[in-house]
Amino acid sequence: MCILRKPFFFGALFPIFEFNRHSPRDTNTMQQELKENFGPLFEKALLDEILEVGTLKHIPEGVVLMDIGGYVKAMPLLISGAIKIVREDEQGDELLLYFVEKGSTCAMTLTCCLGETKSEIRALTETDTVLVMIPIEKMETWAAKYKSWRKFVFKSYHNRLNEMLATIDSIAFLKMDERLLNLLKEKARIAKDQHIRTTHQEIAFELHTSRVVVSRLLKKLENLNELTLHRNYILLKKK
Amino acid sequence: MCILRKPFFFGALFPIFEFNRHSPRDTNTMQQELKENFGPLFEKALLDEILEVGTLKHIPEGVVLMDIGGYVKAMPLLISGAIKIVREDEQGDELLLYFVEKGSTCAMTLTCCLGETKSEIRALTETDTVLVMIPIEKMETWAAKYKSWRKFVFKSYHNRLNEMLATIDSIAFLKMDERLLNLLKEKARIAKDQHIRTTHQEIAFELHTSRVVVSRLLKKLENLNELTLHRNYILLKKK
DNA sequence: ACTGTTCTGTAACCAATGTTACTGCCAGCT
DNA sequence: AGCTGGCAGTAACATTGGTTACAGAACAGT
Repeated sequence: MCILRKPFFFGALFPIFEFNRHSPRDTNTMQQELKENFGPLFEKALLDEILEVGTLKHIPEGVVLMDIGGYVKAMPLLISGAIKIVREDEQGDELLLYFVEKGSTCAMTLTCCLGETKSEIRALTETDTVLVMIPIEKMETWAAKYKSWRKFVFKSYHNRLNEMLATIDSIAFLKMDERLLNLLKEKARIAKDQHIRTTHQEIAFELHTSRVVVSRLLKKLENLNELTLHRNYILLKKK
Repeated sequence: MCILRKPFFFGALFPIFEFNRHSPRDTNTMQQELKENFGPLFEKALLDEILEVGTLKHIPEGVVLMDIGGYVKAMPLLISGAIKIVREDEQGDELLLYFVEKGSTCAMTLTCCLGETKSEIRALTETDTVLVMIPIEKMETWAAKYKSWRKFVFKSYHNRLNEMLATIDSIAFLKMDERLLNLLKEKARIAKDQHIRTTHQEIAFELHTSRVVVSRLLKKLENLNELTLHRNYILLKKK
């Protein structure tokens, strides 16, 4: 597969891993957002600490937050939007692993934080995203100090493992047309929009197949009245 | 696929999840084994606690320790042997996920312990196995109390995630003949024996393919001088 | 309107894998 | 020896998915 990927916006363009002092306006927003998404999960003291050390970031769609081989210096808590987690092999072949959504975090990042190991995956924003970055030193401190934090971290791992399982099920047990339809449904759900703005090539990368195959199967799904095809977007029918 | 699996020995036959008081002989053995395998990892106080509440179990090959839909009441620490972790879909189609080896534990069990959720996978002994069972209540207690325990648990999750990644890589990026050869090498390594005692059907289940395909590819590998085929076992050549 | 680019549709073909069916072989048993 | 059940080998065929090649449609910029 020698088709070149369209260029990513790399994290370097958006200094998301730097910890600048945030403005009072941001602090207020963050307080509210955090309460909404993580309030029921964390105890008051922990929320305060997060406010203390966390940095609020707004990141547009398509930005690479973490790349394969990179080291991780901060941990994201998702307020809104979604992050796409992608695996790549030596030949540059790609495969979508799963999406991380709000109220959650990336367990891969967790392990990287603890092990100080290199990332095995690429993380990039699927939609516009708001998140709070936490310096990784806090990971272990909070794990000792707060039961709710431990619960959260364990739960994140649990979710990630389950999503990996779902991915394996999908690759191992489903045919390409089923995988394709599932992906489209997932994308529509995440973006809260039945119009899926993407190209066939883009989908082919995510499913690790070829553009021709995707076009072929999409046409079949259109004939089965599951969707309608357009240039640069697909309209998924509600069922 | 309507071929019936050969019957498993179910856990019920071996009451591994019950905590009977162990004999002094077992306690001594356990002390030694634990020190050898987990000594460098855990602090003294934790090792003592493990000795206090853990139960040593010897389990023969082919026993189901945990099945899909079952609840988990104890957590295993592997002293020797190997556990095979298997996924199954609604149609009863199987797929080998990975092996758990000594000095390790099953992260799936971990999540089940914490979440009190049902198991999503089946765990069964690949070889004769010795392990120490820990009541799950200790999980959270120790996570708060011992840094080394937290490290161990996080590391287990990390390993499991990486093994799931490796599995995904294998299914997504490799062809069946490569997957087959990798599986055989893995089996030889785990059993420390180049003689792999299994049937083609058994392998077919693990790779989620058909017996005919396995036979075909094994024949190809034999012609490529990677192995020799025999009834009920395969001799893998050292390379 | 003209041009180059990107995206999509489609045909023809190929390779890998899955399926069905049948055969012979080996081991254990009587 | 003869029978039986499980295992392995193989042919023939079907299906799925991957590859190559090409054409037309949509779009952006000039």
